[in-house]
Amino acid sequence: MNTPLRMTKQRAAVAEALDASDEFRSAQQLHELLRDRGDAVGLATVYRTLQALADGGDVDVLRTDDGEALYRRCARTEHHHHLVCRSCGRAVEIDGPTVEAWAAEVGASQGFSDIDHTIELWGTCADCRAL
Amino acid sequence: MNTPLRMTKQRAAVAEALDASDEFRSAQQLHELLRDRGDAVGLATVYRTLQALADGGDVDVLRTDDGEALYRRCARTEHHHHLVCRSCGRAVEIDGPTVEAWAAEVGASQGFSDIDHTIELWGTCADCRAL
DNA sequence: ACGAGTCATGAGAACGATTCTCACCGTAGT
DNA sequence: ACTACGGTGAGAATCGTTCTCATGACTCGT
Repeated sequence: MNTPLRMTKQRAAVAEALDASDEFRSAQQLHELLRDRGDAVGLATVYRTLQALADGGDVDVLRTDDGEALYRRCARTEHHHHLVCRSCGRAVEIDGPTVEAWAAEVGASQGFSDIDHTIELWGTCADCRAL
Repeated sequence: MNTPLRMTKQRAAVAEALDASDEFRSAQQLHELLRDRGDAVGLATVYRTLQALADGGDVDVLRTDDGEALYRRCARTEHHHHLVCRSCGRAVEIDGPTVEAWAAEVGASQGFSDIDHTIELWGTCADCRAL
């Protein structure tokens, strides 16, 4: 009985917009996208919904170099990383068992606990390179 | 003959404050630190200096989960990663040849170019755990 | 040492992303 | 339907960071 979480038109719209794209999108992009599409949703609501989804582990969040948050609904809910296109946001889900082990090991060997890691790969996808 | 870059009192103070700590610090923290220490430096100057140092590869920059930028002068200038304490900012420099290779390989295999990676480990250091 | 031209500084305004406030609306359960 | 309570949106408020611009500090040629 944590947070009830009602299903509203707005939340559905945000979730749908998220599902519709394979790319990482910022809250503002999603907001515009919804507005253009006709399903206007308040910016604050977009943020709230994204935060709720992120807290529930239903969307993945990452930050660009300049600190903006990007969201994406991923196929798998298990832990994984991404290879993201710097220009279009397209992402490929990746997992690196080796890396996971390495991270945990390094952390422990330095006396740190509650080890967590941030591993994202950035690049330019084939389509964007063609431009 | 790129940017002249004059050595001023302020820039020296920022560099010194940076050298004085082994931990990752935010621009605001450094600004306060300098103020308390008596070497008052404008916040804008702190930001400008940090940016210049970062551009020159003289300091490492990373972002917290909430998007704030943290700076640290590292012992080595070659590419490396960090194991950072979530609560005090203390950092241990790390390199993972395996990981580097893995990242490049994965990127290429997906048809992405100009691959770059973000790999940081977060944890709680022994001292902070004791609190 | 003098002056001109240039880069640096700092206070405060401006910004962009995100969060908060609060009065009003919609959903879910009975 | 009725009610109780979460949800919503417009706009204000925050926060980190960058920009503006008038003033100050270097440097170099003379």
